[in-house]
Formats: sequence, structure tokens, C-alpha cells
Amino acid sequence: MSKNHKRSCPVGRWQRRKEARPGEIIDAALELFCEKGFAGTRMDDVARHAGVTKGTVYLYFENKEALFYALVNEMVVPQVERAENMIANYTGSAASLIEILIKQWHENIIKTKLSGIPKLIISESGNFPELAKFYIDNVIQRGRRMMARVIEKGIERGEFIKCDPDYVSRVILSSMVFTAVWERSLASLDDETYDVEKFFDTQFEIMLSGLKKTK
Amino acid sequence: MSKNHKRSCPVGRWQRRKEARPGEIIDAALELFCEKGFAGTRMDDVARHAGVTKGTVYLYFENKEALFYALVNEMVVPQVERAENMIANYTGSAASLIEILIKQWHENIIKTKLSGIPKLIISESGNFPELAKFYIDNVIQRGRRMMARVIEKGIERGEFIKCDPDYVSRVILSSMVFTAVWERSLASLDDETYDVEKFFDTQFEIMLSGLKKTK
Amino acid sequence: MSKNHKRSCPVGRWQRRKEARPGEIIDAALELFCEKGFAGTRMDDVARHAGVTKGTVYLYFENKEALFYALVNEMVVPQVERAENMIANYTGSAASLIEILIKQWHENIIKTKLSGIPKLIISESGNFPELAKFYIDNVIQRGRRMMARVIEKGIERGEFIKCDPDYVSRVILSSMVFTAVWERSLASLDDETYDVEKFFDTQFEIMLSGLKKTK
Amino acid sequence: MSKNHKRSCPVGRWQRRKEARPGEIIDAALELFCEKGFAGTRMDDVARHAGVTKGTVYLYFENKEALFYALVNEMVVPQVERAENMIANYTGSAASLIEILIKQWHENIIKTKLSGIPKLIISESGNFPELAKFYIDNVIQRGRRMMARVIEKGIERGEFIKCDPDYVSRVILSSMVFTAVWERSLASLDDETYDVEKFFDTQFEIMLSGLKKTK
DNA sequence: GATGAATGAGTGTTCATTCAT
DNA sequence: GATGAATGAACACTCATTCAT
Repeated sequence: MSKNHKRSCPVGRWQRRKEARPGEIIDAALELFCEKGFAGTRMDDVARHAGVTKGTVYLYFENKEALFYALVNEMVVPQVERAENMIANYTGSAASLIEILIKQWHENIIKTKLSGIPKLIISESGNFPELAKFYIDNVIQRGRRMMARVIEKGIERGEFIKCDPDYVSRVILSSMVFTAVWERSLASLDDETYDVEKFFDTQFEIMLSGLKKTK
Repeated sequence: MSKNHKRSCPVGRWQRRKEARPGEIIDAALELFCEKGFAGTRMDDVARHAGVTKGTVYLYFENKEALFYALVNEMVVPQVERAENMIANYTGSAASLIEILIKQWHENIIKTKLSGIPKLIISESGNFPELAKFYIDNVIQRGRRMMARVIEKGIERGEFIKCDPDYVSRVILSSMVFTAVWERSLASLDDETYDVEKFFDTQFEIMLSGLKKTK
Repeated sequence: MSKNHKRSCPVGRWQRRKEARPGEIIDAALELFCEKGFAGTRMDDVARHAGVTKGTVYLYFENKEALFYALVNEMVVPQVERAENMIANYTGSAASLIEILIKQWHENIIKTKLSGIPKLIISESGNFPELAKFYIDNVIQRGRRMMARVIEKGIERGEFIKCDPDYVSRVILSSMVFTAVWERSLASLDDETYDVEKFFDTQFEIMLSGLKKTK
Repeated sequence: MSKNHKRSCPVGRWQRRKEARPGEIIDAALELFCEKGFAGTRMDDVARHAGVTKGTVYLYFENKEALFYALVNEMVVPQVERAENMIANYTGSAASLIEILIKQWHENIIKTKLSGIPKLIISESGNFPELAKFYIDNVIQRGRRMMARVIEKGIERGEFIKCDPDYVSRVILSSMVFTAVWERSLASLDDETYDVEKFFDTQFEIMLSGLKKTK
């Protein structure tokens, strides 16, 4: 009847949260790995950030590395799929699709904790090449192909000038991805602040006016 | 990762001890820090890579952190100065200057070990905010201003359309810097290889045709 | 291995809690302690082997150590009593009594899980001196006296030559006990297999012909 | 000139003992592993017993298990070889050779730290089957064959009655080995003390008079 | 009674740093 | 100057034990 009947049992040490735990731990790990790096993050810290003790982390993840892998798996693939679906169903112009993709990148990645992933993968690529490879194959390459297909469509539709869709895709994505990396690393230390939205608008305008056919 | 990075004396951090130039140590450290991260690199490895023993590293650098600071200081400032001098003396068009800057970035940074620096700073920014701050102030901001001045000149000279030079500068630099980061992290793991030169050409063309005034 | 074995309350150590008989737990513990040692055995394993969960073990035994003590107490004393009764009622020759004792050792100890006890006690004597002491006083010494009495009787009856019954007892028992230890430790790893029965026959024959008076 | 010129440098933290270290560590490990078991022994304890700190142990042994393996390797093989050489060169009677072997077992094994090895191997056989196998193949089996060959020779020379040398060998060795195990485990806890020498004398006499041919 | 999620003390192992040689 | 044996603090991971359900 009352909305808080769950709280009738006092919040204590023995709360069971089997369902929620892994997600909480992964969130904590993402934040900390991204901030301090994999090696620089203590399992104890991850645990404390997730509101549990060290031992509990090991109930859900075999070891630190498994936690890292789970984190990337969990966080990354759904995003790619969402974007691919969006593109598949889109019927408007290539230019407007690019605009939407950039906007969504801003809303769903840059503004969320997900923006930590690219920085994390890049930072740890030397120590976890296999994981980096997974990310390249399942995120980067798919992203690249998505954007390339959009460009291609724009060329086919007569919207865009002739160009190599793969390279144009890389150029557009590079500053999008860099922005995520930047926001999660140096942005907060830079006293010359900027407006991410305006950044993306600028990028969009220049790129598009460079790509658009002038009739 | 020790939590007292910040407590180590900030004075004298930037000097190497002695006259001798343990450039090999710095080179080894750059390579290894970039590959494995600061925490993941053992002083022993740095030493061995430099052809000396562990103790010797400590003759020249007070500790691991000092080595990191020295590395960044040593490697970074000369580049910026070189670029600034180049711009100051340049008399041609803004467009051609941008082309030259991109080419030099490719030749002098991307193709050399120096490209490891941005990846390293980004990766370790959470653990070494002071160092990151130094890098931002002495490299990033100066680079941004350089590029912005070029754009500004282009607008003044009637070459370019009206735009916000600061944001355009950020857009151009973002994919340039990202390319360095990419080459030092994921590029070697990506089976879809690409030609960096063509990447920069594509970027240059699109950006420029987006910026150029059409008479 | 905690250093405070000795501090755990010595009273009540020998009792199982509750009426129910968690014989399966003790069986599981015997098997696992014997195989992996006390420290090397996880309570979780004991529980799983006994078909219950970890918590349940603690319903019946105060802690791991208490389980060990209960195990030894449970398993050991009945055997000694059975043997003592057998001897008390025996009326035949000393030689045939020895033969019977060896046979029974083979049947009731060597061939059963009980053979694990000596190996276990020996292995853990350093960590559980009190328990080892209990075993010595209640099993070893009583066994030694039993065998010594048989020898003595043999001497008295004129069957055996004059000898020190205590030492002869020790010699006979040493290979009997060793066989139990061997079977529970190295036997299965030795590719030079042997027949335990023939081993005991050989021992019996040699010892007896060495002991018997030649008229 | 003075005998203690080595002591002229004060005993301190920085003494280098590269040559001596491994042996000291192995000695400490043997004692502690035997007393507390492998799992129950802390590397810290081993180190302290050897007069060093934990880190130093890892300079010489890759890990705890490697230390265990090294210990067995180091300690065991030389003994077997010594015994085999002795037998090969022996020209006297089989009976006297057995007597010598028992005496040497007493002097060189039982009375020394080496007597800890059998107990240790037996205790840890479940956790280190490979090491146990090594011990069986290189020590036990060779010991068994040695003793069997002596018995065989005794039979050939007409000293001993017909019997199966392999089984007789096993019977004799079982109480010899057991004595080592006993001395390193329960002996010190047993208030019924005994004289090991007399034990072996008793064994020798009974066995021999059981084996000897009566003309 | 039984469960199993959670705890936290304990231990193996690593590695930056020191300093006698 | 250079070495490398030694140190010891730090951290990943384990597991006996607890207790809310």
C-alpha cells in the first residue's frame, strides 16, 4: 500500500541485491578505470564506489580483467545496434541523417558515462589488445561502415560531391570520437572552455558545405 | 598507483639531474609509458630498454614520476616553438599554411615517436592532472591559438567565409590529434588499414572547400 | 592458517551440535582434509561434497577446526575399542592373534576411508598438536600396548623368543600404519603397484619366523 | 690473517649473500613446510626464518611452489646417489649391508633435517601429485630396488631363505620411512619416548633372523 | 533448518626505491 | 658512475565466517 514498504526493512549490511550488483559494480569500474586507468584502479575502490566490499566484487566477476571485459561488452554493443537500426529505418536526406547521428552521439554518448569507453579502450589498448580488437571490430568498424554508407547514399542521391566515403567517414568520426576522449580526459583541466554543441554545429556546417554539391 | 602524486615537490620536477643526457632513458620511457601506461611500466623495463640497469635510472631522475615529467617537458615544448616560428614567418595564403601545418604534423609528429605523447597525456590525465594541465597550457592552447590565428587571417584576407576561428580551429585540430592517438593505440590492431596521408588530404579538402569563399 | 588454534575454547570441541548426525559432512571432511590437507580444503567444498551449502556446515560445527576435531573423535575411538575387546576375548596363540590383528587392520582400516586418519593426523600434527596428542594417547599408545601385550603373552606362553615387547610392537605397527599412510598418499601415483595382502603376509611371515622359538 | 675478517664489515641490511641465500631459504622452507604444511606456511615466515624479507625470497624463487620443488630437488637426489654408490662398491654379506643401510638411514636422514622430506611429500601428495610422482620415481622406487637387490644378493649367496625380494624390501623400508615420518610429526608429542637406535636394532634382528637360513 | 550474499582479515606476489659495493 | 641485492609498502585475490531471508 505505502510506496516504501521496501524500506521497512532497515538498510543494512545484509541487503541482498543480487540482480542489481553487477551493474553497480560495472558503473563504478567504468568511472574509475576511465579516471585512473586499469592498473591504477584498486579493486577495493571499485567495491567501495559500488557500495560493497572487495569480496563482493569477486562474487560477480572472476577477476579484475573479467570485470574490464564485462564492462566493455555490456556498455558498448547495445549502442551500436541502436544506431544501426536508426540508420536502417531512416528515409530523409543524407545530410540530415548525419546531423542526427552527430546529435545522438552528443546526447547518448558524450553526455553520458558511455563517453568514458573510448578513452578507456585507447588508454589500455597496449595492455589489452584483445579487448581493443573486439572494440575495433564491433564498434569502430561498424561505426565507420555506418557513416560510410550514409555518405555513399548522399553521393548516390546527388546530395554530395564525389568523394571516398570511407575516408570521409573516418574524418567525420575522428573528431566525434576525439570529443568523447577529450571530454573524459583533458576538458575539465582546460580553462579555455567551449560549448560541445557549438563544436559539433561548426563541424557539421563546414563538413557539409564541403561535401554538398553546388548546383 | 600511489595517491600522493600531488605531494611530490613540484619544484625541480622538470630538471634532469647531472649534465649528461640520458635521452635513451626518456626514449625508452616514452615508448613504454605509451604502450603499457605509466603504472603498467616497470622501471626495470625502462632501464633495460635504455641499456642500463635500474639503479642508473635513479641517477638521472629522482623517481618514476620525475621521469614522466621530464619526458613531457623535453619532448613537447620544442615542437610548439618550431611551429610558432614557422607561422610567424609565413607569408602565403591561409589555405596553403593550413596545408603545410597538416603536412608537418604528419611528418614531424605522426611519423615519429612524438605521436606517443598525446595518447600518453590523455591516458594519464586522471593520475597526473598537473602534468596534463601543463600540456594543455603549453601545447594544446598554443596549438589552438596558432590554428585560430591562421583561420582569422584567412577570413581577414577574404579567403575564408565568416566563422568562429576558435571553433574551426578546434574542429581541425581534433582530427589531427586524434590521428596521433589512433596511430599509437588502435591503428595496428585494425585490419581495415588506411593511408594517413590520404586521410589528411581528405580532411584538408573537405574543410577547405567548406571554408573557402566562393566568389 | 590461523595462529590461534590453541585459543579456541577446548571445551565442547568434541561435541557436534544438535542431535542430528551430519555424518555426510564428516565423511566429506575426512576425504577432503586427507586429500588436500586442512588448510587446503575449503568449507565450501566440504559442504558441496556433503550435498549441503556452506551455511549448513556451520549449523552442526562451530567452525572448521571443530569439524576436524569431531571427525577424529567420531572415527577413531570406536575402532580402538573394538580391537581391544577382540584381544581381551581371544584365547588362541599369540601368533594367530597377530595374524588376525593384521588381517583386521587390512579389512577395517586400510580398505576403508578410515585409513585416511593416520595420514591426516600426521600431516596436520604441526598445526594441531593438541589433536595429535589426543590421537597419540587414545589410539597410538593403546594400539602399541595392545600389540605389546600380545607379544608379551607370546613370550610367556613360550611361543616367542625373549625380546622387548614394546619395541617389537613398535616395529610391527610401524609398517602397518605406514601402509595406511602410503595407501592414502603415494600409492596411487606409484606405477610399481603391489598387493597389500601379500605385503602383510610377507611382513607376518618374516616377523613371526624371526620371533618364533625354534625348539 | 684473523679468522673473522669477514665480520669487519658490520652485519647490516645490505649484505650481499647471493651465493648463500637460496640454501638458507630452502632450509627455512623445509623446516616450516614440514611443520605447518605448504599452505600453512607464509612466505613471510620463510623469509624471516632465512633472515631476509619476503621480497628477497622472490629474487631466488619464482613463487611458493617453485620453492617447494627446488627444495625437494636439492635435498633428495644426492642422498639416493650416495646410497647407490655405497651399495655398488660393497663386498661384504647382505646382512651386514642391510645393517649399514639402516645405520646410515639413521645417521644421515633421521638425525638430520632431511627426515622432514618424506613427511612433507606425503602430506602434500594430494596437492602436488607431480612432485610426489617425481619423489616416487627418483627416490622411493630407487630405494626399493636398492634394498631388493641386496635381498636378492642375500638369497643368491645362500644367506637368506627364498622370498620375494621386492616385498621384503617394501616391508623393511616401510618401517624405516615411517620412522622418519614419525620423528617429524608425532614423536615429540608422545610421552612414551623411545630410542630410535634400539628400534632399528630390534627391527634388524627380527627381520634378519626371519630371513636367515638356518643350516 | 537451510540458504547464499556479503564481509574482511589474511596471504602471495609485484615493483619502486635504496644503498653497499 | 654504475650495479643489483635487498627492502617493504601496496594490491589482487581467497575463503572462513556471519546472518537476513
